[in-house]
Amino acid sequence: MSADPAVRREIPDATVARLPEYLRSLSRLAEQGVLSVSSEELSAAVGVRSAQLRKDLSHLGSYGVRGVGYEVDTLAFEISRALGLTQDWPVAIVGMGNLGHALASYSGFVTKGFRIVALFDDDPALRGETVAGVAIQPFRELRSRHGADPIAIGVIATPAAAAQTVCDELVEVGVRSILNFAPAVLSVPEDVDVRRVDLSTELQILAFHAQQKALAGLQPVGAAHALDGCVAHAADPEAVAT
Amino acid sequence: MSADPAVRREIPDATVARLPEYLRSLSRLAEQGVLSVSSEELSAAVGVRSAQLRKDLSHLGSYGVRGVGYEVDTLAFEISRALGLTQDWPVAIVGMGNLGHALASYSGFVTKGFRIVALFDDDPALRGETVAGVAIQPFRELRSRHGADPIAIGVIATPAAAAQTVCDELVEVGVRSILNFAPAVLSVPEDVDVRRVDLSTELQILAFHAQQKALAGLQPVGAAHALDGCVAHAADPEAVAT
DNA sequence: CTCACTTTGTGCATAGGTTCACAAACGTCT
DNA sequence: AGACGTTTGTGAACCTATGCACAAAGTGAG
Ligand SMILES: NC(=O)c1ccc[n+]([C@@H]2O[C@H](COP(=O)([O-])OP(=O)(O)OC[C@H]3O[C@@H](n4cnc5c(N)ncnc54)[C@H](O)[C@@H]3O)[C@@H](O)[C@H]2O)c1
Ligand SMILES: NC(=O)c1ccc[n+]([C@@H]2O[C@H](COP(=O)([O-])OP(=O)(O)OC[C@H]3O[C@@H](n4cnc5c(N)ncnc54)[C@H](O)[C@@H]3O)[C@@H](O)[C@H]2O)c1
Repeated sequence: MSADPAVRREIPDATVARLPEYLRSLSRLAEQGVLSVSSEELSAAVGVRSAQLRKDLSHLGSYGVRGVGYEVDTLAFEISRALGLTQDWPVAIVGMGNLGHALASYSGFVTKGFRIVALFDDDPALRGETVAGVAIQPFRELRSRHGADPIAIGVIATPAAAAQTVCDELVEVGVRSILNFAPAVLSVPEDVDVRRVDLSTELQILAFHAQQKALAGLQPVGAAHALDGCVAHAADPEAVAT
Repeated sequence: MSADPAVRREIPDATVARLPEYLRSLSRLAEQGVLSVSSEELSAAVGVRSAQLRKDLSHLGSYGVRGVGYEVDTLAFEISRALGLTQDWPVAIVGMGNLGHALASYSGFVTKGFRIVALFDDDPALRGETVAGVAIQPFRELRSRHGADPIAIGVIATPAAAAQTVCDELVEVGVRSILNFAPAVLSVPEDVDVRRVDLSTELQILAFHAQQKALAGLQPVGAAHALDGCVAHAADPEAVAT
């Protein structure tokens, strides 16, 4: 079984979470006309250790050349392929309030194979409105819309109170991947993948660290450097010369 | 030092990331008039194992009662205190485009001690506009505004090209905590805490898992359980059209 | 061809996180 | 008071992730 040569390697979650970063940096480099990059350079650009980058990439296969580095185009393609970005992902957004509008009009998605195919909102006031070329529909249209152009990823941007209901209906029509912006824990069958983005959580984590720093600063626990010079950029010791 | 009763224990990052979830569930329970909760109940509500919840809480101290559970109010307060939410955190948002507007008008922040004190945008078209009672100012006003009411947390919602510059200026006036929505890696002094939220990354992670599921579904590699009775509703077979 | 130099890919050690399983602590009932 | 069922808090095992260090594999010069 596992002796299959072309076996789907287990790519660790932590690695998967970093691949988009690598891909972004590679795209940037490609735009600049850079043809080849070493793990040292690329890792510096994304802010990780070079060993980590190499280990991450090793999970995809051997696409580097020893003594040389990685060909930018090749590596970008291989990461895209591993992430599944070489195919098309029809996305639907449910809840076209402030956040939904921002998401729908954001062009950053489209560049990576994500295509917004439907926008849903039950507010009659939004009926007929078009955002980025897609009309807003009542949520009950989900079934018919889904039949026409199956939705692969559902984005929930409704208030928390509606999130579980919306989620259930998305799951019912076959959506297996959900990105949830509502501050609610969604209950789904185990074959459905839910990721939650919560800005409030992020702020709270920042607050925690800020408080820790403040407390450390009051104690003479070696906070001598807390007031250091200033804005000297955190040039890592290994910041590579150009 | 370590004999200090109120010693600042090291709270693991993974735990800190979950504390806001616990707090949210506790707040919900408090609203419902629930006075006491067991680790089993609370963990079920947030979707983690009970042992994990207990271990997480043990880092804050012993606030449970054996054989009984946790008093909702007490636990909520202790988590709030650990996260630093018992104090006030002045927040500034830079970049009042689609996303900035959504963030500024979002009421979820305010409830937890976060107070939006300034909104910045260099676009003359936005001059004078007010969102949620706060006027949008040109970014160069940062210094004066900061002096009046020091900013603890800066939120960057500008295009990626402007993110580093904005970040530098925030750091220069003393902001030590930054939440970055722009798809850019920020370089900062090591005493500055940057968290990045990237919707595109989240979608890409979802796409990866969706692809893995699709591939596993095609191979009989022990996918027998994939058809378990979870989803009673036969979804369209994953359309893997090109 | 050989040597010197560069950079990848990876084995291994360390660190961090999760889960299990159970003794200790508590309330309650008799 | 003592026995009993419940739930916490935590040691220990297990799993995952990170960082180090180096052999292997390549390039290019002479
Ligand atoms: N705005 C932000 O910056 C922000 C930040 C963090 C989290 N959030 C969360 O994101 C979600 C959306 O935020 P928002 O600011 O856009 O809220 P909003 O109130 O502006 O928009 C919510 C939209 O959902 C629609 N809706 C409600 N129930 C629906 C249903 N059953 N089916 C379809 N549409 C429905 C409403 O008509 C409304 O247009 C909320 O859960 C909020 O907590 C928002
Ligand atoms: N809208 C989304 O859903 C979304 C999703 C993911 C990421 N993002 C990222 O968030 C950021 C903002 O997104 P958006 O959709 O709001 O973009 P936007 O173009 O609508 O808004 C950007 C705003 O920043 C302002 N700005 C530019 N340079 C500035 C400077 N130096 N100082 C102050 N203000 C400045 C502009 O005037 C504009 O109002 C972008 O980096 C985008 O990639 C947005």
